[in-house]
Amino acid sequence: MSIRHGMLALLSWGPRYGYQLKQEFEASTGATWPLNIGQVYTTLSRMERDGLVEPGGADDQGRAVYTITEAGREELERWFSTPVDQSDRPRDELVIKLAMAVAAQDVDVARVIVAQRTATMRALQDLTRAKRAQTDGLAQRLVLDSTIFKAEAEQRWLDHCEAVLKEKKA
Amino acid sequence: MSIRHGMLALLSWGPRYGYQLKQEFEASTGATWPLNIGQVYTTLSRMERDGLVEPGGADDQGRAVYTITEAGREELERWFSTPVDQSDRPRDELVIKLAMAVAAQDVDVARVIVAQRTATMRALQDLTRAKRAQTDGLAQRLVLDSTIFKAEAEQRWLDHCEAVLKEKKA
DNA sequence: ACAGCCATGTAACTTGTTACATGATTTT
DNA sequence: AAAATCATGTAACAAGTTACATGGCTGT
Repeated sequence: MSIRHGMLALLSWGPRYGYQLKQEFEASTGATWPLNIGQVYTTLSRMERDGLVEPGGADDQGRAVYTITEAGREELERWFSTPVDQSDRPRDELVIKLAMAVAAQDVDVARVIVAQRTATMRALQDLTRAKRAQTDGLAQRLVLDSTIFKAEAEQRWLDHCEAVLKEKKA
Repeated sequence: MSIRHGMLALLSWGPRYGYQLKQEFEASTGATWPLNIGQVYTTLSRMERDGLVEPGGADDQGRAVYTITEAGREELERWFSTPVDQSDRPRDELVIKLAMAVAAQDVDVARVIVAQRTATMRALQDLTRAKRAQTDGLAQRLVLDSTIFKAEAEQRWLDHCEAVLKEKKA
């Protein structure tokens, strides 16, 4: 429910129209997570259905603006004050893949690890380059840093897996 | 598509029935990602629809087994040999939350960070305890380690955010 | 004229998820 | 006898995602 809440947060500053939400969402998270414009409208409809936002007619240039409701503000406040729990994080595809490769004996685990590490390393290089070229605001910077931290953690974990597997084989 | 492929991997060892897939999936990933039994059957139906598996009648105890098809094996091989790309990772709710909190001026970012750090720290303690008590196999061990690595990275990132924000305010 | 951005929206689809219904077998 | 586990499945829904249709406005 990240997109719902993200859009709700943007709407809490004041009325917004669909296209604007897309732009502001992407501006806040950098180019990291593009947001399909179609999804903005479907999400707005669903939030309206759930009483979190209200259509506020058209602005001076005829654009269809939405306003956050009181229930929407409560939901948003709840979102900000409740930490993300371990249990509601999405399943990690890479981890499942490696677990399955290890469990099955006939899959070449080392090959999977090497392939992934190459890809992650390349991603890390791109990220570092993006980091150097960065001119934008605080939010975008922290989002990019998060991606870097995660990629580094993944590298460390892959190294760890390799070491554990080598040790077990001996 | 982690569950699909995970189940496909299990089916590549030989025919399996639904309940068995649930058990083996949970055994491989430890207690980390429980798999709802209902989902096993819906996923099996969808995989059958997509030609990845075939119903293989009933086994000697009358259980409805499924068999992987040639297309299924190809799909699985592609899964193992293709690294997980940066772009197809799910959006991180915490990162979006913090980005939105930073972008909006009226949200107390520091409070959000502190709340999350407390929760993550507690999770980390539970994980360390689970790690000590661990008796099971290689796959489960690596899955648990991954969770720990990620939680640690999150803590570091939260510290980093706090530092950057403090520095900016000065 | 044409490309590209601004702007709105709908239809159809995907995975993942849960609630429910049903019954057999096993353990306590 | 009761509780737990084994076992299968369906119905309904959620969020996210994409493809498509439509049109105005702007810059080259």
